[in-house]
Amino acid sequence: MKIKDIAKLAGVSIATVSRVVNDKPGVRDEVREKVKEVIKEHEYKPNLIARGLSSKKSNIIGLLLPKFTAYYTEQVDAIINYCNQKGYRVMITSSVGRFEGELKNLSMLYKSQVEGILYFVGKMTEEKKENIEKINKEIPVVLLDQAIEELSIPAVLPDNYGGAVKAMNHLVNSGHKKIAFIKAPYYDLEGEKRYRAYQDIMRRNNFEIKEGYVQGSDYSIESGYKAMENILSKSDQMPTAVLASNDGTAIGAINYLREERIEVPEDISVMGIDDIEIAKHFIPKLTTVKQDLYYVGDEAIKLLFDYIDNKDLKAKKLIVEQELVIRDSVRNLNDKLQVRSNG
Amino acid sequence: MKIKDIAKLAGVSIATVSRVVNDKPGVRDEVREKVKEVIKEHEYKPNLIARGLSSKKSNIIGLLLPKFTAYYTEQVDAIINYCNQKGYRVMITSSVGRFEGELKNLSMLYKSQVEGILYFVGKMTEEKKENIEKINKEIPVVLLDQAIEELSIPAVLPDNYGGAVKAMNHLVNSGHKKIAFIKAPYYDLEGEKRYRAYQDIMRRNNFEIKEGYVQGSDYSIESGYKAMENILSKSDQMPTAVLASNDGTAIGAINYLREERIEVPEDISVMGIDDIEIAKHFIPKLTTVKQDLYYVGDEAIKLLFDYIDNKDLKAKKLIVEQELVIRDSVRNLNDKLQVRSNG
DNA sequence: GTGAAAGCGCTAACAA
DNA sequence: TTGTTAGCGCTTTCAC
Repeated sequence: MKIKDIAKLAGVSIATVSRVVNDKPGVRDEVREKVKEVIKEHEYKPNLIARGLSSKKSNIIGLLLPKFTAYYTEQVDAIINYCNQKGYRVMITSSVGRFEGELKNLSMLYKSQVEGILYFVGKMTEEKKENIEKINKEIPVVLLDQAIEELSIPAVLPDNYGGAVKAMNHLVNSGHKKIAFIKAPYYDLEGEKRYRAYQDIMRRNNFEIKEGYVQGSDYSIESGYKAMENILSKSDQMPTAVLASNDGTAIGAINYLREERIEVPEDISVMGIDDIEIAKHFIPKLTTVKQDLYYVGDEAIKLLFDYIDNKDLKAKKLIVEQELVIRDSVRNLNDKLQVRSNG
Repeated sequence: MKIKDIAKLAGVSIATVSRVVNDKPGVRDEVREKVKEVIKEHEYKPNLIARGLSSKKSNIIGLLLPKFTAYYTEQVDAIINYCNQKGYRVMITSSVGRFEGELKNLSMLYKSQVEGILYFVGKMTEEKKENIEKINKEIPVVLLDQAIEELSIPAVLPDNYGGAVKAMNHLVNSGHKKIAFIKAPYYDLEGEKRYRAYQDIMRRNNFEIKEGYVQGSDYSIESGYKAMENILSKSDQMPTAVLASNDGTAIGAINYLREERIEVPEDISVMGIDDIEIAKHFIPKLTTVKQDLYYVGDEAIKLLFDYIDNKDLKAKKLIVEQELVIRDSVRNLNDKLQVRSNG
């Protein structure tokens, strides 16, 4: 069934059918009803490819992921929901972490005539920056995960610096002075912000960052385990608390401590960042800082549509606040002091 | 830049450019090189929408999800990787669990001229069956999560019956007789298979399914917690082991036991199904049965392409085996007996 | 209010 | 080996 068939069956021209299908004015109610009837009876469904070619509007949004992992589900969910509801379709690509793959996928989206691209940056490189700048001249792009400071490209990302500050302050307020830190991978610019927050709060409180207190990770649970091992083996003084760059490494750290019969939070407090689903079910329940990833995705897609509708819009960088979630993995050292003086 | 421009610049016809772009024969090497040069210089990228309309081949695969959750990441990852590598694009939709949403998305994929649909069924209903049968007459469909027994539609799904049998046998071999079960939601036909496996193995061993031993869940961690509470409160005799329908409810059950100061696996053994990422990092490390979800996704997309290439193919239902993963959450009661008799 | 007709950018059959 | 041309199924002027 194509528009021509419907036109013939309804005894009108294809232009009229098109008007009815697209709810456009200029058709007598009587005729409109008749056409609708025929459409319904024959279950006519317009060919969106033809429509796209003719109208020069694809109604498709492109999604570029570095690698498809659980971390993206909420954001992607938000994006798909919003688009589907708006009558837009979403084309999704993932690059398995390879730069050439990413280039190819970007090109694929371009050739698909997507109206806008949501770009989950992952690891930022100079080459990537250039590509993003270039594609943004043709198609509106909104960045996620990482922004490009020097470029005027819209982005929405969590307030990683602010979140880490909140985490650190919670630790400090709980009486911790010897605080270790599990770092994000070097290429994660946003992870660097968390590290800066750690350094800033330590410095501001005149707490010493002792040798061995800062250990790297790749965000995996395993690397958190390893980092905790390093913190303990390479530090002269055992920390009373450790802030991990994400919940996964926090869980890894707790696992290591448990194996070493070091109790959390009695002996060492551990704090994560993200508030992934398991955080509130882990034992001990993980104190962390929450990123509302669904909200991030939602804001990103809205921003993209703003940008599509109004290309001259000044590029906006949206920072989404993080929220402290206090649970059981951080000990309040102040209480302990009180208990002692009372007991 | 469109094909016409390239043709003009290269001094050839658009047909020749098309041949070069599509790597088709019938062009002199010399001319081919010349055209390629011009294409490269001007970064010509063919409009895939136009190509789709003209060739009546969209090169798009549609993905239909009931709701986008972490459970799907590995399968979706496999699908996207395979498609992207094959030069296919994937259009993804999610229905937020609403039936009307699903219908709308199905229609959207149809209108988008996708060449095939990967359908994650989720909750199966009679209405849905009809829709699937109908769309399958127009576009090749491969089902995931659930198959339709009476219909000849290809599907790939994990061997949930066999997996649960493996789990039960492990429990039985470990000396457990009083085994409780946390059920899947009623509408999950695959979950019912796990339940049947539980019943069959209990019966085969002449173990009694005591009152209160079977409790429902909705697969969430919280519902596993609640189910465990019910098992303990509603059973006359405490079980020595419980098999949960997925790892999430197993974790919920363990959390409840922990709060009640019942040790796992010393007092009660808990076993999950799925082997989600956290399973091996949870404390105790979860004994479970592994579903290789990446493999499932990969097989599904391959099957879909087979089906697209050869529509008369007899619909194949592919059952993917599950594998026992023994870790720390199940106690071997036989060992205990030995210790006792020896001690 | 309605229809005829020109394209959208490509592919593919056919002719040369 | 190459070019001409007729569509693909729609939207969108522009007449009427």
